[in-house]
Amino acid sequence: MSKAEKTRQYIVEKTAPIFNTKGFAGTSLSDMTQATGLTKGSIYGNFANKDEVALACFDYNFKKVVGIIESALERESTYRGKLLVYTKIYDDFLSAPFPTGGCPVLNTAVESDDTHPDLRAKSAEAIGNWKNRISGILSKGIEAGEFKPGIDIEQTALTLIATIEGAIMIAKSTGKLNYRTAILNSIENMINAL
Amino acid sequence: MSKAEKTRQYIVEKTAPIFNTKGFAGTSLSDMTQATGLTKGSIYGNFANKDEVALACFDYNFKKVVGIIESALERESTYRGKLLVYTKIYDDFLSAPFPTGGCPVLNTAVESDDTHPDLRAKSAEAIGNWKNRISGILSKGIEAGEFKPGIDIEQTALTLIATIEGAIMIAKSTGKLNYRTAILNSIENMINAL
DNA sequence: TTTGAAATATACCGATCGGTATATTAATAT
DNA sequence: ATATTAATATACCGATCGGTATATTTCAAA
Repeated sequence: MSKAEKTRQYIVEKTAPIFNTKGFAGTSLSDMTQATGLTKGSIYGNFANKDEVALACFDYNFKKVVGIIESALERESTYRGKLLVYTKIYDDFLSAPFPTGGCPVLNTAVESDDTHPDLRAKSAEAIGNWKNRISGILSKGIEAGEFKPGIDIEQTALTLIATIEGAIMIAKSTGKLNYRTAILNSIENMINAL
Repeated sequence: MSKAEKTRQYIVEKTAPIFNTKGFAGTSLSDMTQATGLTKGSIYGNFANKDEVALACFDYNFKKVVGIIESALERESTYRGKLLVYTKIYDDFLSAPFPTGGCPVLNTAVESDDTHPDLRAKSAEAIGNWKNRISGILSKGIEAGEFKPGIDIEQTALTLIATIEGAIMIAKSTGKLNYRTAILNSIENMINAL
């Protein structure tokens, strides 16, 4: 890894939490220089513009979430157990090494949908990947006889994601953790009924 | 209504769609002067600052949503029908007189949670009101014998809201309307199982 | 019709915005 | 050790930011 690559990585690590809390429009170059201790010249020697940093930061934040989920999925032997991982992880995403600012998919999707095509594409792709990951677990679970065969796989996957993200939104806005617990409890019931 | 009150109203009407699409940080004073045709002096003669306009705009946008929902609720005679109103309305919130930019609760909650306490409080209050409205329908529905008595009212209300908002987020980010339809279909199933 | 107040526009403020050309420093290969 | 290149810092750009003091216009009451 060259010096420049290290610096790129360093910039992303330091600014990713800022983009994830303040959003793209809310994050300024001076936020970035302050967080990194670098100058604008240095940052713009490694990135073309603010957009490019933000895109790299989304990848970084999303990868972090995926990493947490994947390692938890590996620990589960049953497909039902794997599905329940999602509720467990989001149930205490304060404590875990979760990206500062909450779920980057939610944050980025909501800010970018009408304003930033490149970021929107990134979040849309993330949602698609997530959906496919859950769909895979569902279809394998049906094959294995864990779930009922009549399930609409894609619909179930999308509903799980929607409810989880909605739970995060509600909990972060109201500050009521028991709201999140309640919703995640509903999701658990839904998974157990599959 | 005095001249100033009319102007206040006019400013809110013209800028509310902008705040709801670009967000608070993404909306500039020049966006506001451009949309209204008024000058900064005129706007700041009626509002103390940008924050005050944004707060008034949230109220305006939220009231718009509430108005649509309430008038649809009145048309339903059964409590189950009333619950299904929520899925119906959000199923075509493109066509309806829905606020430009999508659901203001979602947009505002996600942007403001870590950045703008006053806006966060507004969105949190809106979520609370919404939850109570659904809870009321649920408890009356139980009383009337439409729903099973064992239901966890608050949990169900919160889950409905979370899933609807998640559906909007997913649909707006991916651009796939069938995703929204699929999720709303799940919600309908959930309501019909109550 | 005149007058005072209310509402709006003009013209400006310092600060910060995102971005860049150029100078300087640090690392690398010879 | 030196030359070359890569990486970072300095100093600056015009534009726009949110905001305001003051002038002008519009309105309503006498």
